[in-house]
Amino acid sequence: MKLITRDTDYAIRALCFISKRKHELTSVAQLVAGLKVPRPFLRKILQILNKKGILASYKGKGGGFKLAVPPEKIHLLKLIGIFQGPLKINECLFKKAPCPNVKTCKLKKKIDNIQKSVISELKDVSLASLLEGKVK
Amino acid sequence: MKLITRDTDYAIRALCFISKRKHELTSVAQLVAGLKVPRPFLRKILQILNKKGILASYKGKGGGFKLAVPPEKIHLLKLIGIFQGPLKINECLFKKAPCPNVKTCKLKKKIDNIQKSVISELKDVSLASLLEGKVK
DNA sequence: GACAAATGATACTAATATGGTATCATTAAG
DNA sequence: CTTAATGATACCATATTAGTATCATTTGTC
Repeated sequence: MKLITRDTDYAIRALCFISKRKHELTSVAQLVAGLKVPRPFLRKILQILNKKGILASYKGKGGGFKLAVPPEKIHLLKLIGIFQGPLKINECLFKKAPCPNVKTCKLKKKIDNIQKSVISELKDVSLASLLEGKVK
Repeated sequence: MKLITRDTDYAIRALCFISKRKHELTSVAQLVAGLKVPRPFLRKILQILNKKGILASYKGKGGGFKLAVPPEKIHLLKLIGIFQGPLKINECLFKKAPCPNVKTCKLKKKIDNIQKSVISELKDVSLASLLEGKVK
């Protein structure tokens, strides 16, 4: 089970890298050199982040990317949502109760609880907190 | 993200069904009729549960399955382990830190925390608790 | 013993998700 | 006008998940 897929992971790394360069533009070439991530895949990811308003892009010679919003406002949960869809732990498996005689499916309830606790743990993880080490 | 895959789900349902019939044998035909799950897939799942010592099987005419251990001793975490491998939430994505200058990867630490809390929530979910509704 | 009804074993196939490539278009600096 | 950058998009490869098919073995019943 993957809480975070590779594209989300690469996105996080790229954003960290870009963030550390502050308001300087960062090109794909620089990211590839720094992160050792496949270039075309990374390009796709950056384009998505751009479309979603997390990165701002500048075309043409000397172009590149920079953060479109401050790192405090970039939340992990949001990134997961972008690349993996909204975090759901029970992918529609339990439309019907596992044990037909139990009116409300106990298992679904349990899994919903788990999902809530996962989300609450993730909720306050921002790019800034990852960079500054503010993780309990 | 799926915390529970379909085979685990079917296994849970089948075990509930079998458990409710106490010490009577339950055949695949009865399970298929009761659960509306694809028969060959279910057979495969039952055979695995048998090999893992959770079900006892009886071949030949009039044969079928019954629990090999009491429902209190069948834990969800075990079933997940059987069908999906040991529960891991961060599939080796973070061998290297996402942000090279942070010595110990903060994100990995966070995800490890989440994994611990998921496991602790799952730890006390047994087949018996699902049947009896003992879920907080 | 023959037959029927059950599981055991195992190989195969289909569908989906994930991870990644390739290519051409567009933009802008020099 | 050339070059270096991103934008858009279609495609491909691999792994995982879900499910099927087939034959072998066991056992109760006539």
